[in-house]
Amino acid sequence: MVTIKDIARLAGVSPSTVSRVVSNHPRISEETSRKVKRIMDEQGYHPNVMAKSLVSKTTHTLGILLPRPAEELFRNDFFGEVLRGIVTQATRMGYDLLMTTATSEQDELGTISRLVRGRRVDGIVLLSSRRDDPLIAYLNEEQFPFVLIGRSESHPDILMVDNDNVRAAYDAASHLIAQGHERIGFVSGPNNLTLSHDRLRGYEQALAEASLPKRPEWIVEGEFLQESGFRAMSLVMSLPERPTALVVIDDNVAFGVLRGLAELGYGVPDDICLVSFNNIPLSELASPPISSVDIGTYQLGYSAVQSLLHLLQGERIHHNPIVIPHRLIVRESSIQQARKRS
Amino acid sequence: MVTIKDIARLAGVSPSTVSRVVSNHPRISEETSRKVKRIMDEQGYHPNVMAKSLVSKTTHTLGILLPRPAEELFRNDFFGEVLRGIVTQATRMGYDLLMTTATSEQDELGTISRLVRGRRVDGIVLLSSRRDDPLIAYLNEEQFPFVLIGRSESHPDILMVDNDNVRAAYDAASHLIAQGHERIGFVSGPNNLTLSHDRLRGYEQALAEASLPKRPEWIVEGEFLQESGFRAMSLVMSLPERPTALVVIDDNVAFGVLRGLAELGYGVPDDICLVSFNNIPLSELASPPISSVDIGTYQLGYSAVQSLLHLLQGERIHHNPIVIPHRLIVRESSIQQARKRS
DNA sequence: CTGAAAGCGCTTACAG
DNA sequence: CTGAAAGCGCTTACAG
Repeated sequence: MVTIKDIARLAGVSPSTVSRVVSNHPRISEETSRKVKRIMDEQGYHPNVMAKSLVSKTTHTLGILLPRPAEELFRNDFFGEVLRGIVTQATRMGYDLLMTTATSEQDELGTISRLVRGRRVDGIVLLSSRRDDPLIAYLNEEQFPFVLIGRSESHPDILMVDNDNVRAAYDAASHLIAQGHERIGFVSGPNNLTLSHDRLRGYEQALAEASLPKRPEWIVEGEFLQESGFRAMSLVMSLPERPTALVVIDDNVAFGVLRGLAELGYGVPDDICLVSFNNIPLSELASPPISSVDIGTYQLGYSAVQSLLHLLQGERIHHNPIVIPHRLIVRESSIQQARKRS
Repeated sequence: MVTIKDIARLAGVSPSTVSRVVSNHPRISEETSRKVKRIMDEQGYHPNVMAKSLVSKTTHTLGILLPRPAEELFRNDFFGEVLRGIVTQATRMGYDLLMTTATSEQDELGTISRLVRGRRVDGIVLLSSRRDDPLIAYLNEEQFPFVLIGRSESHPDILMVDNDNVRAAYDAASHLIAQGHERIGFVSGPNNLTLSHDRLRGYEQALAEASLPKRPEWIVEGEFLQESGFRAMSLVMSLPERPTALVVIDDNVAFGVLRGLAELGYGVPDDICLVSFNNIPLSELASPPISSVDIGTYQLGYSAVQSLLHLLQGERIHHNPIVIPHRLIVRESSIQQARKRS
């Protein structure tokens, strides 16, 4: 391993000078700089990142805690896409990404505090928020820089990047109402997620505004899994009075809903319409193609890193939360007139 | 930030002793150990990871290079699942994961060498292999510990975890042959991937063994995208002589194939049968459900980390490559007798 | 513009 | 069983 001392010796200068060349210090002569750089190239010198971190107290690394599959939060398509946004922007800004996961819920705090107290990372990206999330409380108390992709009710002052999920669900429900539906159900996600709550609220607002009945039995809580959507249908469709349209929390769940309805002999959109969220590529390929709210998943990740880096660089944060725009993509699943028999 | 010196002072011992307590050195008295540990707890002491790395020359971190979306290698479902396997096993063994991505192909070597020369990581997991992959050549030459999820033809001695893709494709094609098909096509992935080649070879072997014609125009190269499958169909199905069955390289591509066939007015499995790879959850929910070869994606990631850690710990590697078993899951898409009209 | 020195927080022979 | 000392590879006031 070639170190700064080797280069110094070979170049006939001091280690300090080599260090200054590496960091483009202004008060270094053209000539010295060129010579040192040539020798670094020849020797294949790369600065030791650990040593640099130790003295600079900065790692140029962001931490990310993987949601645990046990929690069923693992929405593959969402996750892959948001991660792509995160990694892309981090890399572009010269940051690496350190990924860990907790083996259990009790372990989560320990895992994150290893990153924080061990000074492994400069900042942390949190991927989702439960209501009263202990991780948020911890990071906030430690005053450790972090950004939440999502929204925290208990800590409104932390850095957040989120959709306007209330409005997004309001838009989804309103679209169904505009189609003439009066009995609209909601297939939700885990009840302890802020996301589920916000979308439920938007759904309820739209119903209230249109003076439509809100029926508790039409609201089913589940997980971000196809099975959840599937099971929800056997519940909802066995009711004496059934909804004619559904707002579904996630495209994957919507696939399960679709299959559940098919098995029960209901057609979409003929018998029942639906709108879901995320607009994953496959939603366009489902039969029928699913109307879905595009939430700008990649943007969520990208912007989260962007604002976290602003925070780290001590820049003023102008907008908080940062709201990533959503857009309802209407497809066949929610348009009864436009139906095609297959 | 509380350091080892603070603890030493508070406990009335030397920093060396504290260090030994932290690392469970055997020759430390019960009593001293207890006292030091109590004070560490009180003070909330966490060892500085960077400092430890600097002297131990080990990071307890594995590196992973994200495939670039530009290369269209980004098979979301595969990627999420393999990553889950990687992170789970790494975490279980006390390792973190450092993730970077290259912004361009030229940049890849630079990105990986930053990890290697900068001593950021102890080992590297490579996620896919192109034929004559320059990253493999580089890591091999540097003698840096790494594992490839996939197979390298040019470097047969490196550590590899892979499916027997030749056999997997052979099984897929044989299944179709057993159903009585004689005209079988192959919708492949990017031609520069070893994966595509291996599966093509298996497909060809099965045809040859059954003395079936191999028609070049029935073999379409594409990407791991739905669009690829979609476009492949307009090509293949416009031929004067069309295949009656298809082996498709990836479930996502198969979704595109399915849509392409539907738009052209062909039914699956009535007019054309298909089998694909990966067995992602949605393949079961497609209409019709898609027969797919389960390649044990999670296992691939999990085993890759496991053997990389063995390598790092200097253990003898017994089997190389490690072969993760595959299994063909037969569903409606490849069984004409069992068809259901929808 | 450049160098000598101290120090980042830890580990580990060496000596006792 | 424990401590003093040297050192991991780098940075950065301080002095010139």
